[in-house]
Amino acid sequence: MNLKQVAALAGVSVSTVSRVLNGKSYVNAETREIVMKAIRQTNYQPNALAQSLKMGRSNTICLMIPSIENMMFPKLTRGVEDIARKNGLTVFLCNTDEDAAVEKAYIETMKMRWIDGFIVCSIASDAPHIRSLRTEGYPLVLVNRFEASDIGKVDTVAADNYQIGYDATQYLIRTGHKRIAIAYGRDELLLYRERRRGYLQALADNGLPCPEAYTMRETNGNNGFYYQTKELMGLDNPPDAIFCSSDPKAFVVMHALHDLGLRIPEDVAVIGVDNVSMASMVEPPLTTISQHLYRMGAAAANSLIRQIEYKEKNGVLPKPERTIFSSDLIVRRSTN
Amino acid sequence: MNLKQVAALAGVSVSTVSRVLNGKSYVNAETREIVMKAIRQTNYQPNALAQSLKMGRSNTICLMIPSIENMMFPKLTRGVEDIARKNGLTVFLCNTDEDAAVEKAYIETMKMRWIDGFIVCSIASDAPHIRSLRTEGYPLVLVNRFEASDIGKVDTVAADNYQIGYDATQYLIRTGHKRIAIAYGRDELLLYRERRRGYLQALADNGLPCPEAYTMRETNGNNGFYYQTKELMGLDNPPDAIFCSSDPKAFVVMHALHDLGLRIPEDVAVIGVDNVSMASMVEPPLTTISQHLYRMGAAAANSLIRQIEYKEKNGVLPKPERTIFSSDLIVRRSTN
DNA sequence: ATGAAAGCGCTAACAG
DNA sequence: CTGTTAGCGCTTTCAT
Repeated sequence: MNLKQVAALAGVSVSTVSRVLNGKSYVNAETREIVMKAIRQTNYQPNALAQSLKMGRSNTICLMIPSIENMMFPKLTRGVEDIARKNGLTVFLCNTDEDAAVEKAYIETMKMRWIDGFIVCSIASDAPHIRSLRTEGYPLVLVNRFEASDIGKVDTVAADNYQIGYDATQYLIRTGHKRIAIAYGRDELLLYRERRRGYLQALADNGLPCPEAYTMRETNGNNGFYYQTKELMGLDNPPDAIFCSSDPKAFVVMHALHDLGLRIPEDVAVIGVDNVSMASMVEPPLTTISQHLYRMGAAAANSLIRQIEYKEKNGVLPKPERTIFSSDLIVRRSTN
Repeated sequence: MNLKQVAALAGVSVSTVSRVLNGKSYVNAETREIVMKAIRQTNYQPNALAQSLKMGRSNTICLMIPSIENMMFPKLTRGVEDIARKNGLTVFLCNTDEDAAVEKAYIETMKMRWIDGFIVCSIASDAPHIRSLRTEGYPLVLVNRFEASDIGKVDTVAADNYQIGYDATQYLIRTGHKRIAIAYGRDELLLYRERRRGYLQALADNGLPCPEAYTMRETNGNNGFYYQTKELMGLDNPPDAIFCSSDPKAFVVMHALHDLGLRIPEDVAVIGVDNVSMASMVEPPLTTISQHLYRMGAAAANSLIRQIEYKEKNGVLPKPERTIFSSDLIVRRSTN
């Protein structure tokens, strides 16, 4: 069913049907009625592809993430999608496993589809193909994963990661801990470097030591922390608390602690970051610094939509916007 | 950059460029070289929208699920997407919250985009708008959530849910349990009814009782099981094992058990279904019957692609195919 | 082997 | 207020 057929049925021209459809122009009330009836009768639905081809806008956006299996992303994805849907946009989900080749291939595919914009969580430490998107004129929002140098050049959405690290550590200190270790995420991600910087600063502000052995570094994904935790606790002077730079890391650390027969929080307290849904379900429930993942996704989508609309109106991208979310301490039983 | 410009640069017609691009037709080797050079020079990328409009095929598929936040779906989604990508398809992610209005709206949007096919996990107990998709000519695969009456009428992919319930219960019985309760999922989903049927049959086969009070029914999502578990364990004759019809339910049940001060598995054993990634991380690690979610997603995608290709070649959909996955018992420490 | 031209279905500028 | 028409960028007959 297409415009032409509807027009024929209504006995008018295609432009008239088009006009009543998108109501931009005045149409005689009677004609409008006739056309409406024909539309209803035929159950006509416009062809979005043809519209896009004509309008140069596809009403689709691309959400590019490492993997939806990473516990961070389902909530964020919902935030993006809900806002997108409410604004008449549909979202292509692109899992890249942080593989630059996959990212590039997806970007090409999306460009071919005249994608309206990109929301990207990529490692981004060395990703010119991502950053150049904006200079090529594509609306782009970087979420959580980007470099300091991106700020002001690209729209960004993120938590205050330094503060997160500081608050988590400060809380541990306030509750009486003095030997605080860290399960540190990958060094190439600014967000982890920032969380660690906050941790280090809190330690320094309280005159607490930070022996090198107290820093567990990510190897083999989060599972590596299982063995490192065991080593860590075998130290002569083991920590009495562990700041985990993400909840999934905390789950692995707690798992190792359990297997060592150590009690949480009596023997060692554990705090995470994110407040993923499982955080309240593990035993003991995990104290954590929440990230508002859903809201961050929604903010990213809104930021993208703002760019899309601005570009449509003015032909150029608006000045980059930076959105920072505050985080909350959620106290549960993994700390005392 | 479009065909015309490339053609102009190469000094040939658009049809020639088109021909070298999709290599269906013979082109003089020299001309081909000239054209290729022009393509490389201009960094030409075809417009997929125009192609789709012309070809009546969009190379996009729709994955419609209740919510990506449900722990079942991230893995399944990866399975779908990986296969799709390898076959040149991109996927629209549609979260519906099982809201029929949202489902319908998404379906309309997708049809307008000339979607190539749908993979759907919907409540489907009363969803004519989903089932009619196939009669309207759209390739369709139902995953895990469908009615017995769908089998043979639509492509389906699912686990052997009866067997899952039977195996889980049988394992509990074999390890010495006699009073086995069930955390039963929503009655309107065949998959849960089947798991329960397996549970009931195993009980019957072993002459074990099944008092009504041993059946916890889902209310308020999984959280309702928290309170029900507390009631359940307050019974005069409380169960010594609980079969949870999904891992997330098991997490809630274990949480309640912990809060009651009960030991797992000494006081009560717990078994789940799914083997989601968190199953091995909780304390104690959860014994469960695995579902091969990733493979199920991949199978669904393959099944859909098969339909798309068959339809392209023959103009009609192929006979529906049914894929059933077997499941494995994964023994961990929540049972003894 | 290559080019011209007819659309795929739609929007919008232009005429009337 | 309504109709005609020219594309959006591509594929594919049909000529040559």
